[in-house]
Formats: sequence, structure tokens, C-alpha cells
Amino acid sequence: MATIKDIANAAGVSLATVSRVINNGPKVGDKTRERVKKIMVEMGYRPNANARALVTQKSASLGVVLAELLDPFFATLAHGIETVTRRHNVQILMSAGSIEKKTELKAIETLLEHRVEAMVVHSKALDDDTLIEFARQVPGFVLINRYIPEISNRCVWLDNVAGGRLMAEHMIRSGHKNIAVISSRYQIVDPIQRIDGIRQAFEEAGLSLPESSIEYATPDQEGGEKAIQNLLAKSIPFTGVLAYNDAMASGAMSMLQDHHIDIPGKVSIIGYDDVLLAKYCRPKLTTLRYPVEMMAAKAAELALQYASGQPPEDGVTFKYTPTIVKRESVLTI
Amino acid sequence: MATIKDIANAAGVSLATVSRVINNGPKVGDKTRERVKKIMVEMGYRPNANARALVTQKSASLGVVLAELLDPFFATLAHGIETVTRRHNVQILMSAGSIEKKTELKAIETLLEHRVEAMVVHSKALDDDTLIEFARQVPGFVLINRYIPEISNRCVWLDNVAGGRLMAEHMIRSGHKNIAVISSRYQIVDPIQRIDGIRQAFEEAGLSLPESSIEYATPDQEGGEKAIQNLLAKSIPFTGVLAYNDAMASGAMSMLQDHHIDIPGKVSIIGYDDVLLAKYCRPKLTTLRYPVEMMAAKAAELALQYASGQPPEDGVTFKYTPTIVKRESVLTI
DNA sequence: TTGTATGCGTTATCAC
DNA sequence: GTGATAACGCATACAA
Repeated sequence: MATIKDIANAAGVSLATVSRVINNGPKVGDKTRERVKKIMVEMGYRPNANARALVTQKSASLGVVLAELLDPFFATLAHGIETVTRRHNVQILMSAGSIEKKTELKAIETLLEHRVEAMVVHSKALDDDTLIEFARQVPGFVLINRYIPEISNRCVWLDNVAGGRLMAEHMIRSGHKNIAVISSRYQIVDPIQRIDGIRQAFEEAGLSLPESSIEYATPDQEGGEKAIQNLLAKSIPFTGVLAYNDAMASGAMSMLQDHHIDIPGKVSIIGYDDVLLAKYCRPKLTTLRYPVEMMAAKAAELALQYASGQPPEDGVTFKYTPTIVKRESVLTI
Repeated sequence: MATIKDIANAAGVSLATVSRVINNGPKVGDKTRERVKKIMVEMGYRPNANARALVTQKSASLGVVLAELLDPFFATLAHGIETVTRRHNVQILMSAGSIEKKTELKAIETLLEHRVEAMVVHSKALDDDTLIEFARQVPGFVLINRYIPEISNRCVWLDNVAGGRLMAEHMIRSGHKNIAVISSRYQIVDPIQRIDGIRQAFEEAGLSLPESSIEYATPDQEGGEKAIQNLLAKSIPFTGVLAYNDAMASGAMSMLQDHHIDIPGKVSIIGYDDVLLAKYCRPKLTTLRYPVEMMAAKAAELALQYASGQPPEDGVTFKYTPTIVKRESVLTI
């Protein structure tokens, strides 16, 4: 591949001049500039991003660490980031971390080796200290969907406790008393906080939430099916189900319908995330809107700001709150 | 950030020695090796991937160009690629190209500037010649979901004509005669080929497919809704619908159900892709299995092979064929 | 076994 | 306006 040197030779000028026309440098004669440009396209010149990154000490690229591309939730997240990197002419370096300590660490470190200047990280497996240390090292390090007090200005997160409360309150206000919960089996902070919120709402309503009414499974449709099966198997009586996310809710609905249990006639159900699925399953799913895309865009924006040395004013915080989206899966009794 | 030089100074050895221990080079004394290693972790040394790429002329990264991360189809594709890059310890550089000539071109060129050695490209907007030229320039250039005869050994693609035939044949064999088609409004090759296949099956069955029975819309759920609305508005009689993809099928089902038209009682429908959606909508969608993930993995594998100078034997080709997945959305009449 | 020197493709700082 | 030239961080051929 042609280098700047080849161009210089071909054009009969020096490296420096070529470099200037590439970067629209100021002091170049109009005719030399044209000539060099012409030769560049002729020879199919393409600047070498690696060399450039090496000398300028910046990479014009943003690293992304997320758990699992297959999950529509993460796909949405990635999309949110993509909208801003595109606007800023920044490349995305993507690493998947599958919610395992080792893999997440590896993902971040690889990105660091590439000297990305900004980084949006979705980490659930790594502990606070490790992440704080990374934040210290990398100016453009931003966490998404996680809150760590020590680096609160680097966190873009959702208030999951509020979310849990919200869904429980809606179910209770709709007249339900026997309410089951299907949650994620991954003992990360999200499901725990959501259940905390649910518990708060239950207590205020004078209800209790026994452990037997909570089923844990993988946070996908299959997990939703399994969780409902277990609930049915245990003969737990319930007219309401609070799901960890829309995928689980959809799996649960699917399974209930296979058992000819009408939704919302016999059982009401509330999801979480408001991914596309929620709108297109039958009955349409009542759920919590999780503004992932907006949050992801914010996180990318933020990472780029920090990287360029223009951090937002001190004391700002990036907490988002879910809202309820009422559709058809909850019956008022 | 600490460089190889810092380590050398701290350890009292030369650059070369440090470089050797980093790359597990052969001729290093055991105790110096240990000492250097220790210092490296102490100082938190991280090799600079840019510098390394510059000198070795290889980047250990694979570029990916796809249309739209939000689409579950592409998310699956990305996931397929990710499984193999992870195994090969290769970074993913991701660019979205949104089916526009300019954007797709830009995406590829940015990747090229980063000197990725391998590249999996999903391009629908660029013309054959442009892509052939790229393939000539980049050894590890592989196309996915597109077939160009001149570079057939760089194409991993699905036989869309066969797919179209297959879905039409199944619908016809189930006794349907009035069959409508909802297709993608993007005039890329895929929808055209699928309709070609459908036409072939129709002709063989002595049926015809008037243009009025085909509706074009965006290839998503919303498009599916609109397409069905138009069909209903035009009072086209149909008992069967062939959809461009599962998303459109799902939108169509949704809209039909809103009009209290029973599926498959009144209208049968067949999708395309077999994304998760198909399994979880109600009724479960009969559709064509599109082995995207497998194909994406193959494409990544292939790109890496070509890049490392070990191309598969000549004359091989990577055509995949869709198969039908019978579920609940088709009624035999 | 270890060290020295050179170059990868750029940008940037000087001179001219 | 233009041209040498020194970095950037690393790998490697060649010396020692």
C-alpha cells in the first residue's frame, strides 16, 4: 500500500509537504497542493491509522465492552453508541465480555492495548476497585448500567430500585395480591435491586414476598419458560407475574399460553426494558421503558468528552429512571 | 503509560531483551526473564497495539461492515463473527453502513486505514466493480450475503431464489391460491431474487402473481403493518402471505389480529430468517431458516484464512440454502 | 545470552 | 512555501 513517502517521490516534493496537504495544513502552494492530491488518488493512498495514532498519541476510536451482541438489549445499546461515534468520525472497537470476570477483564485490556481514547464499558462481573482503577488510568472511561459512588461522574445508569417499585406498584394497584417474580439467575446487582424495589412496594402495601414466589433462570425467553414451569410445578397461586425483562416475560407468556392460561384473563404480567418484542407479542406487553439507546448515546458522548479533556462540570450525575408503558398484559381486578 | 523502554531502564537491560520476553522469544536467561516480567506487571505495562501493527505490518483485527446493529438479523451476524474472532484472539472493528453507497464506502475505507488484515463486509449498496477492486487490494476481504461471480471464493451467501421457491411451494402445497407478497422496499438484490423464486413456483403451479398482490415497505415490523394495511385497503383477496422476513411477518400478523382476522384460520403467513421472534410470536411463525450465525462464522474464518495467506483450495464455494421450519402460521386447506 | 541499530508511516519542529 | 529530521513504541537482523 502506498505510503506518504511514495507520494512524495512521485510528486517530487518532500514528506512534509504531502503531510500538510493530507491534514489541510496551511502553508502549501495551490498548484503543489493540487498536484499532490491528484497523485494521492491515482496511487490510492490511504493514511495509516496506526502510524498516525502512534505519533499523535490519539486513536480516534472508542472501545465498547458489552455482554452479548445477540441480546436485543445490547444491540440497542450498541446502536446508541454508533449514532454518536458516526457523528464524531470515530471508529468502534468492540469486545464482548459475556458477564465473566476473566473475559471482561481481557476485553478491557485488549482495548487498552489499542490505546482507545474513550471507552464505554458494560461490566457486571468486575468489582468496583478494578473499575475505579481503570477509570483512573483512562480519562475517557465511562461505565454504562452501573453505578459506583467513587466515580459517579463516569456512570450512566438506571435506577433499578425505582423500576422494581414501579412495576410492583402498578401490579398491586391493579388489584393483584398473589404476585410471583421471575428473575435473572445471574447474581449481579440489577436483579437484586429490582427485587429490592419490589419488596419495598410490597411492604408498603402490607404484602409479603416469600422466596418461594421468586424463580431464578437465565434472563432470556427460555429462562422465562422454565421459571413459569417451576412456578406452576410448585403450585404457587399467582395472578400476577413481574418479569426481569421482556424476553423472560415473553417466554413466560408463551408457556402460559401453551397451558391454556389466558393472559391477562387469568394471569397478568409486566416486563422490563421495552424492547421491540414487547410491542409485538400478543397480548402486547405492559412493561417498563428502559431508555437504553438514549443512555448509550449519552455514555459515548461523555466518554468522548472526557477523552478530549473537556469533562462536564463537577457534581453532575447521569441517573435515568424507568417509566411504565401500559399495554395489554395487565388486567385490573 | 509505561513503554518497553521504561521497563528496560528499570530492569537494567536493553530494549531487545524486554521485547523478547514479551514475545516469549527464545534466547533469554531464566532469571532475567523473571525479573523483567515482574517489573512489567509492577509498572502495569501494556504493549502498544498501534506500534506493534506498524512494525509487524499486521493488526490482529478484523473489520466488520454491516447495515444496522438494531436489526436482530445483524446482531446474530455480528455474534457469529464474534465467536470466531474471540477464539483467534482478534479484535473486532465495527462500522455500520446503513445500506447507503456513501456510508458503506466510508465504512470500508476507515477499516482499511486501520489496516485490518481481514474484513467481513455486508454490502448491498456498492456495485460489483467497487467490491471486486477491494477484494483485489485486501487479501482478507470477504463478502457476506452477496454473490459476485468474479470473486465467488470470497462470497458467503444464501440462495435466495431457492428460498423464494421454497416458501411459495409450501404455501401452494397447503392449498392456497390467493397469495400476497409483502416485500422490502429497498431495491437490493435479495427481495428481487426471492420474488423471482416465488414467481417460478407460481408458474409451475399454474398460478400468476400480479404486481398488485405485492406490497413494498420497510423490512421491519412497522413495514409489515403498513404492507398489510395497503393490501386490505386495496381489497385484494388473499388467504396466504409470503413475507420478506420475520419482522415484516410479525408486523403483518399484529395488524391482521388487530383487524380480528384469525391466523392461520383466515390467513396463513410464512416468514423468512427464523430469528427468535418467529418462535415467540403467536401463533408461532412458519418460516425459512437462514443460518446467519453459521454463515457469519464461516465468513470470519475465511477472512482470517485468506489474510494469513492460507486460502482454501480453488474452486470452493460457500452457498447456503434455506430450509423450511414448519410451525403454526400456515393452515392446510 | 544480551545489546545495538534500523525502520515501520506519520506528525511536528525546526530551519531555509 | 518547502524541506530535512527527530520522535512515537516496538520488532528484529546483526553484533558482541
